[in-house]
Amino acid sequence: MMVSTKGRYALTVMVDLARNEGDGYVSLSDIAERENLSMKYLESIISILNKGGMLMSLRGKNGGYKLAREPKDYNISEILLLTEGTLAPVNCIMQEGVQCEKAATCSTLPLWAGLDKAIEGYLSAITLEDIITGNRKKMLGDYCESCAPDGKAE
Amino acid sequence: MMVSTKGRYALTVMVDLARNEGDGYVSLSDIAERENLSMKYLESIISILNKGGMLMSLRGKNGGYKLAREPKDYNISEILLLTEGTLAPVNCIMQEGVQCEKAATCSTLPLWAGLDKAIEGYLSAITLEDIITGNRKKMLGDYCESCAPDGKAE
DNA sequence: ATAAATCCTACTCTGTTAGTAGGAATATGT
DNA sequence: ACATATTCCTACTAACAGAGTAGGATTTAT
Repeated sequence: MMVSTKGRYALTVMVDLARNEGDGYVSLSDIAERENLSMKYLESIISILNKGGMLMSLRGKNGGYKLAREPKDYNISEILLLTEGTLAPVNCIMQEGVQCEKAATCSTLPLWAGLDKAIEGYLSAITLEDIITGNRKKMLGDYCESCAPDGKAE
Repeated sequence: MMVSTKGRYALTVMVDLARNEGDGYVSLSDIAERENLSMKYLESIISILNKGGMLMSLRGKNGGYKLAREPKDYNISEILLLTEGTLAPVNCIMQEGVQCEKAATCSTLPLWAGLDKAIEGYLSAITLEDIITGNRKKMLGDYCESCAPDGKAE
C-alpha cells in the first residue's frame, strides 16, 4: 500500500475545508464529525498540513482552520507528499539524488523510475478543485469500469 | 511503499532467469549468488512464482527453474500482482467489486480509482523483454531526469 | 472566569516486512 | 546403492510502520 490513512484523511480534510470555505475558520471537531473520523487522529494529520503551509489556523474559541489558497491551486501530489513523506513505489527510488549503490548497473531501476514518474504525473495533474467538482473525466478518463461495478456506465 | 522486496526480488529473479535462459534449468543458489540476495528468502518468493504458473521447475540434482514463456509474453503487472497480492495504492481500492460502504458518496474514490488505473496501465504495458533489452524510452519516456542525477542526459 | 478551540509530547497495540531455521522429498551421477 | 544437489514445505522471529489514544498546555472569544 502506497498511501496510508494519513494521506487519505489529509485529502479528506482538505476537501472538507474546501467545501466549507465560506464559513470562515472550520473547527477540527466539525470536520471529524462530518467525516466520521477520530478527531484525535485528525489532529496529528492536520498539524502536518498546517506546518507545511497548506492551511491557516486560528487558536482559541471559534478558532479552526481554513485553506491557505484556492482549491484550484493545490495539486494532489503536494498534499500526499507532505503527509506521506514520499510517494515512491519502491525503496530504491528516494528523494533528491540519494541512490542505491547498484543503481548504475541495475536493470530494473528504469522501471521503478518510470513508475514513479507515472504516479507523480497523474497526481500532480489533478487539483483539489477537480475533486470538489467531481471531474471524473480528468480523474478516470472517458469511461471508468471501477465506478460501475454493476456493469452499467454512469 | 507499494512494492516490497518480495515483488522487487521476484522481478529480479525473472530477469535473471530470462538472461540465463539458454542454460536449461537454473538453480536458485546460482540466482542468489549472482544477484547477491539471501537464498532462503528467494526460496519463498520463487515458490509463489512457480505456483502461479510463471515458471517450470525440476527437483533433484541439476534441477532448478526456467521461464514458462518467452520474456516478451510476461508483463510486469502480472508478476507484481502475483507476488504482492495487490498493487492498489490505497485500501479503498480492492479486488473485484469489493467496495467501501461509503463508495457511492465518496468524492475522493474516483481519484484513487484513477491512480490505480494509471499504475496498472503503466505496469501492464511493459514486458520482461523491455527490461532485458533496456527499453528506456518505453519505461521512462524520452528523457529521464532521475537517470541522470549528475545533470547530464545520457 | 469559563468554554472552546488549537497545539504538543508521549504512549500503545497490531499487523506487515524481511527474513531465518530445519528438515522432507526428489532426482542425478558414480 | 549411495552421496549429493536440488526443490519443496512448515514454522518461527526480530524489527518496523501504521493507526490510533491519552493527557495536558496554551490561546482566544464571550
